[in-house]
Amino acid sequence: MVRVRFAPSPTGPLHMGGVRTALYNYLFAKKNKGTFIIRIEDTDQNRFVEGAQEYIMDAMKWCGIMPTEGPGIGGEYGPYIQSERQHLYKPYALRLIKDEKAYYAFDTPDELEIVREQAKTMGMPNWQYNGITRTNLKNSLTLPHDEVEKRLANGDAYVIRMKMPRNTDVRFEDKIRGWVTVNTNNLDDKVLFKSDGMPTYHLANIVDDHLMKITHVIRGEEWLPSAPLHVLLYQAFGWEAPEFAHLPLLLRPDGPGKLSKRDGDRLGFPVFPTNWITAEGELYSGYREKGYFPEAFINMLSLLGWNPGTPQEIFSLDDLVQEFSLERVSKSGAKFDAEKTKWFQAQYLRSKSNEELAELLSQKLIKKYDKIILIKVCELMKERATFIDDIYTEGKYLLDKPETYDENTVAKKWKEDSAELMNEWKTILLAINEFTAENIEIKFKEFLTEKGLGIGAVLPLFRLLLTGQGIGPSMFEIASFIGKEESRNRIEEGITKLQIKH
RNA sequence: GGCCCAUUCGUCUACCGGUUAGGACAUCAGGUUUUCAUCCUGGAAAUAGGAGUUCGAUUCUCCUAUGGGCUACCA
Repeated sequence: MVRVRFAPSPTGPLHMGGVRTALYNYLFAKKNKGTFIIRIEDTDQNRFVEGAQEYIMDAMKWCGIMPTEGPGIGGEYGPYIQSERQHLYKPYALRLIKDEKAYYAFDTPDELEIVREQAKTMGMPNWQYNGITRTNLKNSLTLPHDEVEKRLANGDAYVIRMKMPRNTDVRFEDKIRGWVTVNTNNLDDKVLFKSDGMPTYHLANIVDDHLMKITHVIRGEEWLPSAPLHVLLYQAFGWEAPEFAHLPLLLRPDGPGKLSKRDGDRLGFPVFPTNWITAEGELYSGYREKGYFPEAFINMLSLLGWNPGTPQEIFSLDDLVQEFSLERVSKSGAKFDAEKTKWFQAQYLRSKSNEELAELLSQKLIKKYDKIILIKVCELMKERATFIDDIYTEGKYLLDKPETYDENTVAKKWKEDSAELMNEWKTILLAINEFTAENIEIKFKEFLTEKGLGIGAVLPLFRLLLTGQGIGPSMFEIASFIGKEESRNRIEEGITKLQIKH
């Protein structure tokens, strides 16, 4: 039975890299008929951000990748928030001490800072608390037994550190990267239990993954360096380790480095699934609010680091569940491409029915329009739109008469005799009984022949009067859609306004 | 600096020893369109460098370079 977890810490909003990690966990779970769990890793009380947890849940809900176990959802292995499980970690740390796999350390952060500084001035930039240096520091391995007891009884501050074995190769097989080997001489005596009574990520993570019967750990590559420590911890507890899969990172589209929360608005695209407003009132924009469909966002994200091995690019969430496999996740980091995201969005917009789009458009408009009208507007505009908003902003003349007339088109097309020409056309237009696009087109062509004029000399004028624009969908469709009366009004009003300008 | 991971068109990627190195986005050209968008056709565009292994390397190994991650009582 596959059980995977997404384990964010509530230190802020979840950015797209995190969403992708959640997505891959979700896909892997569903693909294998397993369970997808969310666990909140809030062991760092200093970095807790109000509202972050709610944001994470809300964002996942929007993306359609909700877990089936987690805070507020339920499940047999709760609680799913680490701060609510606080009491259960210490016994495990103590057990490690008893088995001589860990020890008490009494050095204060300030003392260690001094040691680090000294090491640095001596040309060692990378001082570690490890098998060698620990012999000169204050811990239960160096201090006399009774002093350790005294300090503990005294309530002195202490941490519990991993007693990293010397010169041992730790090997594990990553599902994505293959075998990874690290020698323990490069690893330090990581703190497992902090002086504030909280476990560190490493301890809490291993204990919870074990207790929650996690079978596969799918997480970002930034965890790869600490995976050997985790493997060692499983060994120390005598537990079977889960499978590991370390996902490639999402990189900045421009320069070097991994995607960070400030990149988005600086480069003109969101890095967050939904809007996030900081306590200071600063806004980080999200895909949802920018008008992206969650399907488009998820589709784009799914292909950033994974591919199906076929040319198919459009995937529903269900398709992804069918096709997904960790074996096809790539090893190298992916630069995110905002243009392609827009392309996905446009594809999904077009794939929706006019009725569906009209409903969405209707929700966005303050002024209410008849649904039948909005459906037609969507039909005329959706091929040229990327977002729902575009349908309105680029086609609002379909709903209301133009307020202004495009300067360029006026300058280029509106001539001395244009008013007269359009008046003649108006007379013909108003004489049409059945005001269909086909009939208007027939009459228009006849008019051109009669006047001996090309289509390019006349139709732009007609478009200008009816829409105020120089570009847009079929003029005959537009005229038919707004109707004879409205066409008459717009032509008359337009001529008046443009003549004044001229 | 140390450790780990990675490296195919501008970007995302396919290829799991033998291909004219394929696709998508973007880009350019042509066609369609009153126009713009869509759509159609076509073009340009890549195996980081060097050694090996092999009859044969994009593919396997090593070195170098580059990029990235980690290096906290943060996750």
